[in-house]
Amino acid sequence: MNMDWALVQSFLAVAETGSLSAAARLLGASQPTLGRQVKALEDALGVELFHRQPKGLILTDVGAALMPAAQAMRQAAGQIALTAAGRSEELRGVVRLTASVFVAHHILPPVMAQIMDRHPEIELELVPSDTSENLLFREADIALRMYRPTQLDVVTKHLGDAKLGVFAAESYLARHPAPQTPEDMLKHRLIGYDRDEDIIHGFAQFGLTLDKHAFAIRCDQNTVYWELVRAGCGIGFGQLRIGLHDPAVRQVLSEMDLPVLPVWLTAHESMRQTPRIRRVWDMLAEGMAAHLP
Amino acid sequence: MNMDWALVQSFLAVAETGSLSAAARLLGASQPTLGRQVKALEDALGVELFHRQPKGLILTDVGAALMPAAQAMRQAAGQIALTAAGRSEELRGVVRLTASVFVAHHILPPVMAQIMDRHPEIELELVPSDTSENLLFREADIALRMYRPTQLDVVTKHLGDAKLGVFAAESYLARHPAPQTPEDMLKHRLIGYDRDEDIIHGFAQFGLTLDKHAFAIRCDQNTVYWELVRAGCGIGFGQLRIGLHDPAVRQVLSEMDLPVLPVWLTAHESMRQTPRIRRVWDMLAEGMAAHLP
DNA sequence: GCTGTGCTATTCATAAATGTATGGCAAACC
DNA sequence: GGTTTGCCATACATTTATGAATAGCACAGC
Repeated sequence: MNMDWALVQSFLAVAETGSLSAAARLLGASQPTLGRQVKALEDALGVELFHRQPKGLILTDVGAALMPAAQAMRQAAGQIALTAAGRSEELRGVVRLTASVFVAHHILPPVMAQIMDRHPEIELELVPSDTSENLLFREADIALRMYRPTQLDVVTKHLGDAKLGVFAAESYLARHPAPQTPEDMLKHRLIGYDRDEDIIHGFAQFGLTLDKHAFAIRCDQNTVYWELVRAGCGIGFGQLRIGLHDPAVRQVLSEMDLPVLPVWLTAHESMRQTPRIRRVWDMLAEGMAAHLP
Repeated sequence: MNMDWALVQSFLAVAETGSLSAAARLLGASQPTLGRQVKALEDALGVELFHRQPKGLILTDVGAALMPAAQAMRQAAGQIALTAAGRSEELRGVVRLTASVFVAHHILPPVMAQIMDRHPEIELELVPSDTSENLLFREADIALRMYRPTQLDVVTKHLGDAKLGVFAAESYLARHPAPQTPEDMLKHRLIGYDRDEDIIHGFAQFGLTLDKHAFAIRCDQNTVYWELVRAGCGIGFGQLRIGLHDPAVRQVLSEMDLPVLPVWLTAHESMRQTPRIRRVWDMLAEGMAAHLP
């Protein structure tokens, strides 16, 4: 009884996405192929795994009962990939790096260029993402994050803390006198976050209570948030280093004591000693040092 | 990173058999295919999994490091097959039965015929084997054994005990007076086992000490053992019911109190409620009842 | 030493798997 | 109601994987 394990891989993708088309996109195959593979597995096992509907496929009870074992196979497959990659002695190969969209946009490109210049044999993949990537499945090899990592089985390095600052565009300040105290800010158009409450908590530390409606404009996506500041929508917060290097904005309330953002590097422990990962890790640490005071 | 899981299946077969040819036979594929699949996995992972030699393939350190995870995948795949099969409502399908070579030869054929007559939609596979088959990987669905099962996660049924008897061929007894006491046997040609010590232990219970050199001829394979008895090589032991129905032999020392062989049916608990397994199980119990007093 | 056996590696023909294109259905949107 | 979008199912052409055959090597047995 030698069921083809690759069919389980397809089954799992369809079960989790709920459609042949989405699973095909995920696996880099085509929709008819996924349909055929699922059917082949159903034939091999002699059971119906999905109810087929116009909007996709729904797991049957039997299909659902197979999920834990299918997920266990994926876990083990991930372990194989990780173990092999961790034992590779080659400098040549892919390194996949994840960081927030903001960091990937504003900070990493020159660091990437440095790595590429020095190591053309390393293929870099940069994954801007504001959600965590799972290092076990090699969704990323190295994560650069502004919070302390929580995933198990990882090695971490605290690179330092990024300072924040209050900024407004020169175009905005040409029409509004710069605020001189934290309270002054309340008379200005504030740029804030929608669901994220970090700024609200920051004001609370200065004895100022406000809710998100105090913000004249709100955006949780950090790169767009910074463009709103640069465009003169109002007063906003950003990384000190970036703001000081941006000719479109000026820091205000520079003596205001703001929280800092910790900067951490993370890699799966199996991978940490892989030569190319180690090289990229070291150069990231070096490149970020220039960015952190 | 979507490594093809089927390649791991091939890797595992090659690692455990030590050769492409043997793995190909095991998986029902061809040797060049296995060679290519192993190479494809090596290319995908970027590591060398085997040292290739004229006599086969030897795992590298990296290859060996992947074994636990590969075995975990097989365990999970087995669970999938088992869970699906256990949920199948079809009476139609394969049922795989294992029993010792002796039982498969002398006892089961008429029972098989009965099952086939009554259930032509069930495909029977009979696996004569003196070693245990693993029910988890569906090497067998039902085991009929003359010892109490030890595998976990199985359901068992004790069908009864098979009595033993002492027998000699009519052709042998035509030339040698039948023994009247257990001690008389020592003056006869005894047919015994080579490595198996059951008969030696049986004699010890009658206060008679002997070793395997007391046997004029020794054979551990039970069907051949019985043919030696039938051919007149000497005095031997066998199942009472079979001996009494065999015109070529006669029971001697019928009042001798011999051990019995317990007869057990075993199936994996996941499979036990599958309709066709349940049917075959019931008919086996019924068919064996006619054989056990 | 020769033959037979068992192994891996390679080539070529064949079979199987896959992708592209299309049709039909259902739901959402204008 | 008509159009668009997204889905699965199917047919046909293309690509990929596989098996049969062969060569070369190492080892064991006669």
